[in-house]
Amino acid sequence: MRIGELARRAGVSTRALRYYEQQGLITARRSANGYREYGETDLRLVSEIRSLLAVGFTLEDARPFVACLRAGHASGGSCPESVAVYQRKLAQIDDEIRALLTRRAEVAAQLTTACPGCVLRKAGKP
Amino acid sequence: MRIGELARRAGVSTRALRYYEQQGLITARRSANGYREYGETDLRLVSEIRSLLAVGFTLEDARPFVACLRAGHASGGSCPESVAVYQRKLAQIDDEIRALLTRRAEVAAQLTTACPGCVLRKAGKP
DNA sequence: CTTGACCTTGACGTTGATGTCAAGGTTTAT
DNA sequence: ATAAACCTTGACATCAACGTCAAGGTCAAG
Repeated sequence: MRIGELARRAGVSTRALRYYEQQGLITARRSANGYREYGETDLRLVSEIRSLLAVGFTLEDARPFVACLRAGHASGGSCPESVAVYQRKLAQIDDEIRALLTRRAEVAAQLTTACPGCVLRKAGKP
Repeated sequence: MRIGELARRAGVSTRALRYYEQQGLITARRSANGYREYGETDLRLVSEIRSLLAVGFTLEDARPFVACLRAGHASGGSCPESVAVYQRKLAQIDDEIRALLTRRAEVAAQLTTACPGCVLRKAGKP
């Protein structure tokens, strides 16, 4: 399939696909006329990339997952490098959550000072 | 005082001060030689900006706070527009926290699938 | 008079993942 | 033969808050 079809099937833009290729995440055979040719495997690679991006991973983070898939594994996350990225990402998310909770408390405190009774309910506590 | 002294006292770069001016957040009188001249009030404005930036506000968010201070109020947060920004920011932080918690769960679930027993403790639960 | 510490404006670089044009080649259908 | 719908590479634009030069003016001390 050519780039337009892959883009439609994967739900991404052709621009994004060329960018992924430029970043070395995917590759493409070329037809005689220079058009990129993709297979079903590429669709899985792109899908993996998109689902990782969707949960806050960067393209750099996605690299080991793609490599893992290309190495023949059924899941992109079943290689040691991918697991390491998972754990690094979890730690990072936890850091961000902590930072946000701290910031929320600070902002709420300032708001309380400026306008007692203005603060709403706390996140995650309905 | 000139820009260098204000920068030192406020703990910011001169570049930042010029940027704030360019964005219309602060203004400066000019000496005969063209140098910017600041007063103590400006120090308070910049301090307000910095403390807001420190908790995740944008310069755009800081605008009503600065206006509030310039209007003569003791606190930048004691004007209705500032309170509105506070509340908008709190809601936004809550959204981000919720999004992060969701993402954390998703990532943890995927990691569990790929590597049972690899997931560490949950954020905020020691 | 010259060094050095100030100050000025202007403009490009940073970061990530694309969007959007530009300017053109290819293929299919009419 | 020509429009329509593909494809190509290249390169600039976006968002925020500055960092970092560049090229030069100002001013006090030695």
